[in-house]
Amino acid sequence: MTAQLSGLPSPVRVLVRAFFARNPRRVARELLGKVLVRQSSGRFLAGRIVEVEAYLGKNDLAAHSAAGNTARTSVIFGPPGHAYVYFIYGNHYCLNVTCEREGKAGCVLIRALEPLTGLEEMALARGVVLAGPRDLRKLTSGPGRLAQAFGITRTRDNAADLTSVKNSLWIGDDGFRARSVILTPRIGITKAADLPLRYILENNLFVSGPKARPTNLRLSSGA
DNA sequence: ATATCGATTATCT
DNA sequence: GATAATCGATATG
Repeated sequence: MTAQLSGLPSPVRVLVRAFFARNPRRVARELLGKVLVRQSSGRFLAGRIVEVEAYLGKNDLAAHSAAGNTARTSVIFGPPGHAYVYFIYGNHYCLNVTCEREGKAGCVLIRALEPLTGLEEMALARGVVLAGPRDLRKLTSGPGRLAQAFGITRTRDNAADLTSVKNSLWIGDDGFRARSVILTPRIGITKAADLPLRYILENNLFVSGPKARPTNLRLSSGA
């Protein structure tokens, strides 16, 4: 299943469930460069994934699934390729994609996008005025920001299947291939804060945070 | 430029 | 009652 999105040079092919049915590190690495699509009322929003974090099912105290299978976290234990959306700090929603086979926890937090299509609508949803090129970073550079730009909420999107183009929110491949990937510790956590599980596209302007954070390892291939 | 802090609520102890 | 996978505003160098 592919879609031709206005404003994009190449057709976008939705990812299949098997893509997500792997460990979170590998899914995280391979999600870099993929395209998040919101299709609502005939309009498209699209953004390229440039920053993600892996949250492991076991031995990861920073993962919500560390608390076990609860009402909140049950989606993480469900089938792969679904959205786990949570509300944080009384203000923001964050989007994760579930990984691993059903019954096994693991997910990837989408932290930043490079906006591709529907920038005006994103700006409207974010309440930002696009006056210059620097303002584009205010759209989707950060997990809370991209959720707001794409209208992602818990009631609307939690547990949604991201492998179906009929589902309004999905993830696809437009042929883009990540050139250089960098691995760093995760952001904004206190537990297991030392693990290098944050993946970013090197030199991408839309990675979250002020300018450049310290980076460790350069990944040539694999996860 | 970086640092600190308040907002605001679901979830868990 | 405390904490949190964040953001934006404000303060300070």
